[in-house]
Amino acid sequence: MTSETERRFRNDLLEWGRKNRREYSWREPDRTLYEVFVAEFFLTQTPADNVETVYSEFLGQFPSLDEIVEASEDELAEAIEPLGFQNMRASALKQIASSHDHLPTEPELLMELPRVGRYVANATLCFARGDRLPVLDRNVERVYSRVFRDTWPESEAEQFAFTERLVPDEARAYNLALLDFGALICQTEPLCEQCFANEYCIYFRELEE
DNA sequence: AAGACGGGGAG
DNA sequence: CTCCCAGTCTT
Repeated sequence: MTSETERRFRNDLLEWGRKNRREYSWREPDRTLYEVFVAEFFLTQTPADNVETVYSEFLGQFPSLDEIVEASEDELAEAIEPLGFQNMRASALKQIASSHDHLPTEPELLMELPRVGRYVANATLCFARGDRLPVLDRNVERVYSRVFRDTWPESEAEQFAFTERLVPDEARAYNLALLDFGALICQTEPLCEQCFANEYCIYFRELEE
């Protein structure tokens, strides 16, 4: 069951995203599953601009899992050094490439890989293939907990169910817009005056009381 | 469900 | 230096 407000938010967000989506290398059309995975794997706990500085060069040096198998952990760590967490990430990439010829396309199988949780798995499959999966990080949680303050659940499992229900068929556009909206408008200090949802956002309504 | 982890960044 | 943070891992 989808409420009128949920439907409205979904449409407003998609429209906002068409005009305000941010451009990043990994969002270019025809990126492979591997290329998108690399980006999402690097983007956790790392600012996007930071990832941009190493992304293209990394893909040039390691265009597929095959090249990662051949590389040493030190070589990998050196290539991603500016990102931080380089040893942890190099080790995980090495383990992934050593055990897989290709990345799986089921979220549960992706999540079996080291350092790949629900966020990276769903984001990778949604952004690379358009799979209709919920993408839920702290930014998204902040957005939903404000706009739908009265119905947004406490538990993680219920939050995923809530989010899954809202994701439309245009999952890629929707989830990208959701992340950008959380980063640009619904920030920790939100810019409610310029927010499209300020007519029905519960957080904003309570602010005004 | 709660805390640990590893390490970056702000103050 | 201390505190906070975000996603994953561990219990």
